[in-house]
Amino acid sequence: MDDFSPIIKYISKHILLEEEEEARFTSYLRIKKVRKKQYIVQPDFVCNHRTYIVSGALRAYLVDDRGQEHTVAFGIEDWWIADFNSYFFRQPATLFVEALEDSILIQIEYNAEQELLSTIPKFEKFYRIISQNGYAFLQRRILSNISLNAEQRYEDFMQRYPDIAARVPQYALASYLGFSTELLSKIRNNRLKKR
Amino acid sequence: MDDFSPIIKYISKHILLEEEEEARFTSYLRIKKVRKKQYIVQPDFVCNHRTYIVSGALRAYLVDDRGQEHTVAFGIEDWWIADFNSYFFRQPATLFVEALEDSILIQIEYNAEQELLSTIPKFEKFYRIISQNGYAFLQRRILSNISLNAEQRYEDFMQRYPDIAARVPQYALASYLGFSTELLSKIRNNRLKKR
DNA sequence: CGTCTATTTGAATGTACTCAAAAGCGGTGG
DNA sequence: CCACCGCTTTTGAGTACATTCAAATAGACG
Repeated sequence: MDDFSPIIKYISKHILLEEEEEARFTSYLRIKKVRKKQYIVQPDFVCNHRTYIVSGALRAYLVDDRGQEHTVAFGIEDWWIADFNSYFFRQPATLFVEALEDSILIQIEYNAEQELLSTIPKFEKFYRIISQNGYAFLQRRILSNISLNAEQRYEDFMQRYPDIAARVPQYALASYLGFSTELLSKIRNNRLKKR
Repeated sequence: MDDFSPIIKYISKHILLEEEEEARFTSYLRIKKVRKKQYIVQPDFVCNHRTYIVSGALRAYLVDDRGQEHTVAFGIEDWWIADFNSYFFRQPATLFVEALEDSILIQIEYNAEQELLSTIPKFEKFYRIISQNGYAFLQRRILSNISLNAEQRYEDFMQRYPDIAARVPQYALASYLGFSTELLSKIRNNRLKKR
């Protein structure tokens, strides 16, 4: 059973769809279920889908030349995930996007999205809004990156996204915040104050 | 003389405007000239304009509780600048936006932009595209922030934006890259290799 | 030319990383 | 259901990277 209601509900927060538009929209979508540790995006392949998360959790990360992982984004219920540099510009991906839990996803393909945009211009507005929100979100993250030290970034994240922090492995969170997993462990155990 | 041709040219890279639309669009705009060191956005006031840079250079920065400056963004010819968290969400600004050179700007007010979007829906597409591009840009910046050390971030920036690096004060660049101005000075003079 | 601001330089300090080893935990198969 | 294996987290010691502070030098602007 294809249940598109979560994404419809999400979209109606931003634009109002006629029934017919809704039907056309969902015709472009496909449901995808993935299991923990599965990848939906891999380096060198163009990222051809924008992915909405119905349930579960994923992360997007880069592996650098030293083999270090750097988490670019997390995604949980009601978030979108992709290698957007690859998706928007039709370039080979540089990121992995991996399921951290068994997840239910709804995907739209790049070409379908283009068609959607030209047939139902309302979606221009929808994507404008979520892109702007995403932009503002990333700007806040950059600010935290450049203005706070490791412990403050951790505190800040815990405060804003306790739900995410509780669900993702510690090494993934550390690599998102931009420091080593050992340091995160030390921060968590306060082995800092007592010299 | 109000010369809107730069912004029109910029916009036509993304959407095609009828003459009438163009006229209506420019009726929403206003030209603003600022001198070096002038501010166009200040903390605690809502940032009411989206600013296109015809010529000159600006930067957006935060001053933290210790009095340290952290540059969030630079803007030069053909870029946009604002405190977007303030602009989009109608909250008091947290950033300063300051002219680094005498500059010519074209501004649109928030309400005018909303009206523009409803009267000429094409602009939804325009803002969608530039927001997506901005999103992808910030994602690359975050990656560089979390995966590179100070020297590498500097090299990376020099490579991508030599024009900006050449025009902005060193302390501003350092605070953009997320380290101290002293360190940037040392990196520039390679007082690193030779112990 | 003089003043104010920005950059450079060096020494001391602190923050975070690396490496290695131990402990904890979860999933899987016997 | 328990035992084992592999992966994640913890801990500590040593090191590297970056900051802070202070002082000197260089540059910009009126």
